[in-house]
Amino acid sequence: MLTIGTLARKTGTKVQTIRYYEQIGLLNEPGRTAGGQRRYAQSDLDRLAFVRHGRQLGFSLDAIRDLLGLSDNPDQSCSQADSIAQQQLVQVQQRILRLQALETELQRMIAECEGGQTGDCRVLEVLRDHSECLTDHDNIGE
Amino acid sequence: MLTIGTLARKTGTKVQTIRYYEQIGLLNEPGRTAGGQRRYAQSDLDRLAFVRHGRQLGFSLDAIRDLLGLSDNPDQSCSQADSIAQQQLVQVQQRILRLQALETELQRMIAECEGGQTGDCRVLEVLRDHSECLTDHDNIGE
DNA sequence: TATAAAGCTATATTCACTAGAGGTTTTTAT
DNA sequence: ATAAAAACCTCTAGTGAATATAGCTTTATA
Repeated sequence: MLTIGTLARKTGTKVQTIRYYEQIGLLNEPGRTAGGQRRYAQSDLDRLAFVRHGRQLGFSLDAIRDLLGLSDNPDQSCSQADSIAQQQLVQVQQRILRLQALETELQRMIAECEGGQTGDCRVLEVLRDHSECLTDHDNIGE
Repeated sequence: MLTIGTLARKTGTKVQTIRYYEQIGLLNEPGRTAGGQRRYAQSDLDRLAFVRHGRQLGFSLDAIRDLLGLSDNPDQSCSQADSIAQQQLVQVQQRILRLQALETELQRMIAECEGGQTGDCRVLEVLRDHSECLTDHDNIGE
């Protein structure tokens, strides 16, 4: 029987986070001691490890909830789990593209900044210059 | 004099978001009509555009608050703005690296999944397999 | 047996918005 | 001038995924 602290240590999770997962129904309510403290079995550790691994892969708690359900039903098709992972992959790839575009603009901004007065600061200038960005939203009739 | 809706349209911001920015002190309180509606000047539009552009570049509202302050003090050195942008760049680059590692693992996971029963599903197996991940946090004495 | 460490509940906070209820003002059309 | 529609107002609550705090109780160790 494992205490919540041991579970936390073994999975790299904060104690409060484990209680939070229980609260939102992601983990089963464990048994309690006479004094009311939680005591976990190995299966609880496995389940928490599954959740944490999913989080490390960027899955939302909702997606993890689905994956847990699939994992509990070994007779169902694998294709649902696959499709959840596919969606996650697409999202990750989109995020990478956006961040790379952002990286480029930040680099350009910083490269052009020569450490002078803020009056000439390229960083601030880029932020101030809305000549392009405003017209993205409204270029009709004004 | 611009209404809040016009400001929203011109900057691609939701009306509520503009009111939220005012509430947290990022935008100045604008003038009001006799009936109590907000009316903005061009300078308010410029400031909001600055904020939105900063958000597009991934700056936190706190960072933007600092940048706005620097922008208002043209006598200060540019180096502070530069350093905020540098920090942002580092963060973005770190996020890209993490996401790329994640992308690789997801791709491997999906590639090995052949759409069979969930009992053999590689996606679920990877999530279940904590042989590596547990030892990341606790490999001493248990 | 005393004390320290770990646990407990309950509530609030974070970030950056977003949504909704229920009402008022302004604009537009007739 | 008036009716209707569009836009505005405040206030409150919710999102995701935790994290933090206060004040208390239980368990483990010396």
